[in-house]
Amino acid sequence: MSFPTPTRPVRTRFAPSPTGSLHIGGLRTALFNWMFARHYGGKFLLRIEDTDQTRFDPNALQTLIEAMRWAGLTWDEGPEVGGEYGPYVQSERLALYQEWANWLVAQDKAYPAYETPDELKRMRDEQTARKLPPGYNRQHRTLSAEERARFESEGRKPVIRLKVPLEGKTHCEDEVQGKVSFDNVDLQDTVLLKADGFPTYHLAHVVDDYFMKISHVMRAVEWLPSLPIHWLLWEAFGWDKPIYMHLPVMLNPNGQGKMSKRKPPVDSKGNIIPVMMHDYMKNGFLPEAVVNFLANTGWSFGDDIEIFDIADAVKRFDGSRIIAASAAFPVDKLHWLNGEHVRRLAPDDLAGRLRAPLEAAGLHVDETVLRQVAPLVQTRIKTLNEVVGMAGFFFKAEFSPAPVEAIIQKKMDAAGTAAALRRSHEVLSGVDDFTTQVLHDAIQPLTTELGLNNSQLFGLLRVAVTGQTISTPTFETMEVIGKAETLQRIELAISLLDAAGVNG
RNA sequence: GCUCCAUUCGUCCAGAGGCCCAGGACGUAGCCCUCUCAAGGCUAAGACACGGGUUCGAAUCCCGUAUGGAGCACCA
Repeated sequence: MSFPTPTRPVRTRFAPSPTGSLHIGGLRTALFNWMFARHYGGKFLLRIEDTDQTRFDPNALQTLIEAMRWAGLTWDEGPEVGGEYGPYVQSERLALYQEWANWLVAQDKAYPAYETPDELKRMRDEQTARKLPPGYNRQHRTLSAEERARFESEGRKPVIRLKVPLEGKTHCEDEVQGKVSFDNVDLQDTVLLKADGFPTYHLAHVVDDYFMKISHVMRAVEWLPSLPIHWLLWEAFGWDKPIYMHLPVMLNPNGQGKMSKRKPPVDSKGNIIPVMMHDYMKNGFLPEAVVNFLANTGWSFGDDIEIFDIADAVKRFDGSRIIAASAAFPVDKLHWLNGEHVRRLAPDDLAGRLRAPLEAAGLHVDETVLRQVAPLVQTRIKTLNEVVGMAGFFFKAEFSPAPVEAIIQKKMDAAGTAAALRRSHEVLSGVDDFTTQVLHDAIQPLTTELGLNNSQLFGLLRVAVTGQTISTPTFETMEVIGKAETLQRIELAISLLDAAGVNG
């Protein structure tokens, strides 16, 4: 399916409401808009939809900006960067919405309604009790001038509602979903301007998209049911519509319901899957992996290629091949992709990214050691944070030995293990060039002498030296920690084994 | 309940009437490699929801059914 070539300058926007950190689904919406604008050499804007005073969160904007920047989604117009169509925060544009709401009333396309929220709730309760579809009964649509005056004199503040046609159909176009039609009878006289003078989303986004010259609106499919209202609004204003593209939702990994932070999804092992971007950021995911992953659900790169650079994706992201069906969140693939991107990093780059999780775990990170360790963990971690468990011991101020049972390998006992460590100690003491290959060649011959296999000998040395049963490779590790420390740890292990032998 | 949308392996994606007894990836299983854990290599199991059309021919077009999802606020 080919996508219609844009006939005007491409301008897309991401328009979140600042109510907390960014939802991962929100980032996907932002990413699609961003890629689309970049593909066509257009502009990508960030607009803040803060028209709900009851949900105001002063920190949310900063949090949101952090997540966007982390993911590399730079905007050409919006908060902190400005632009010629600002302000880009809706609460700073109230006069505009009021002006156009009043214009609609003057044109008889909208009308004031004076019910209180309580009255409306009662109306709905009654309707549901009588098994009728809930909705506004339009009783103020035809108010006379004196009825209005009476309500006003009671001190009631009206909302402004759209005057939806009572019959006929509204046919809408969507570049992802195709043609969608709605019977006007099923539509509501939706509120455009609230009693507090703030616009609802419906009014605000149409006005803003018009004045900000938005060419393509990509948003979550949650909005599809209100598309006819928006369509009618554009027509009431007599403005040219942008092209709408409704993106599928990301469902829980089990496919049941959309991802929500209030009901956190769990993976097959019962672990909670984060929904908010800040959790991904602090859990050791790479931005390039997250962005790759997000571009890969709801859209695909093509040519059976799954691992790609976002710049290459931009070249292909022309608006076609966006999936219309909602999809379960493929978490396992995210982990795999993160591992793939970790492996693609230059070792020093990886080292730099490993510092934060290590320090967050309370470790003191030496730069030289870090650079030596990075290549050793590169194929062994999927998320950055896993470095702590795998190689945290390199940075511990004090060595904590493993329990003796862990040092003793399969089919061995304490005495035999201690003997093997003594011989190894002897041999290692004579090695001056403490490097991986030399160490390996010095120790390897001991297997025949001691009647052990590589797994047993190298294994007991590993546990003695690292204090862990799962670790970076034995000889590489010895090289990094150095001769003195290696010998000292072996001595410690021997004494622990001896003590255990005496007591046991 | 009503409205709208969707429906290819467990999951994410290929597939725009013959190239498909359906391809890739994740995951799963087995083997190889191997000092642990990984990584890597090889192999395997695994899907066109169902029923009607249209057509010489349908995963692909149309209509129903079923299932899933989204929405039905002075929230976005």
